[in-house]
Amino acid sequence: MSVDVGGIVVHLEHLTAEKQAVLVEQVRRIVRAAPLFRPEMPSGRKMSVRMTSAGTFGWTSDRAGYRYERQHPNGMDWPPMPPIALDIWRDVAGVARDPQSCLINFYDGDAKMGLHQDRDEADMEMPVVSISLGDEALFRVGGAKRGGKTQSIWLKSGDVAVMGGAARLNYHGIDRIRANSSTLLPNGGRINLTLRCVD
DNA sequence: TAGTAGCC
DNA sequence: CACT
Repeated sequence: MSVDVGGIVVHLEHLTAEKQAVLVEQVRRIVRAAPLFRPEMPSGRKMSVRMTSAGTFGWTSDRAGYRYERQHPNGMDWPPMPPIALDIWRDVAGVARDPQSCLINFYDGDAKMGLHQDRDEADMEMPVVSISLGDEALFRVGGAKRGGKTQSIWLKSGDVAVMGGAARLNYHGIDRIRANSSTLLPNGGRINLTLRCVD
C-alpha cells in the first residue's frame, strides 16, 4: 500500500520485520567503522541529528556549506553501501542507475530536521529514496518553494518514501520523534537511510 | 539584511 | 526570534 504526501510516494509497511532487523545489523556494522558525528551547519549551529554515510559519497556540512565528500571526517573512506538498501533502491527507484550514497541519520527523542530541499546532487532526474527504522517520525512536506502549504504524515519503521519527479525538490523535514514507539532499536530512537545518486 | 538540513 |  502507498500514499501520496505532497507528491512524495510513501510505501507503507514495505519492509518485513525480518528485513528491518537485517538492515539494522548492516547499519550497526557501518556505524562501528564510521562513527556518527554531528555536523555544523553554515550558520554555525550544530544539527540535532547525528549522521554517517556509506557508499562512494557521504553527505556532510560545516561553515563552508553543504556537500558530499568521499571520506568520513576522520579521513577514512565510507564503508560499502548496505546490501539490503541497494535491493530496496532497485525495487522502488525506477531508474537504471544505482545509488552512490547512503546517508544514515540518527534521531534521538529530541532530534528534528527543519524544512529543506535536497539539492546537493547533480542529476535531479534521479530520485531520493528514504527508509525509516525505529521510532515513528512526523514528516512534513511542502512544495518546491518555501512558504506554501505543507502536509504531514507519521512515518513508521519499515516505511519507504520515494521523492522523485515533480516532488524531487519539495521541501521536507522532521518535526517530531515519537519516543518509544518502536522496539526495533534496543536503545530507541530513529534511523533514517537516504539513498541518492550524487554526480 | 535576508534567510534559516534553525529555535521556542 | 536570534544568529550569521
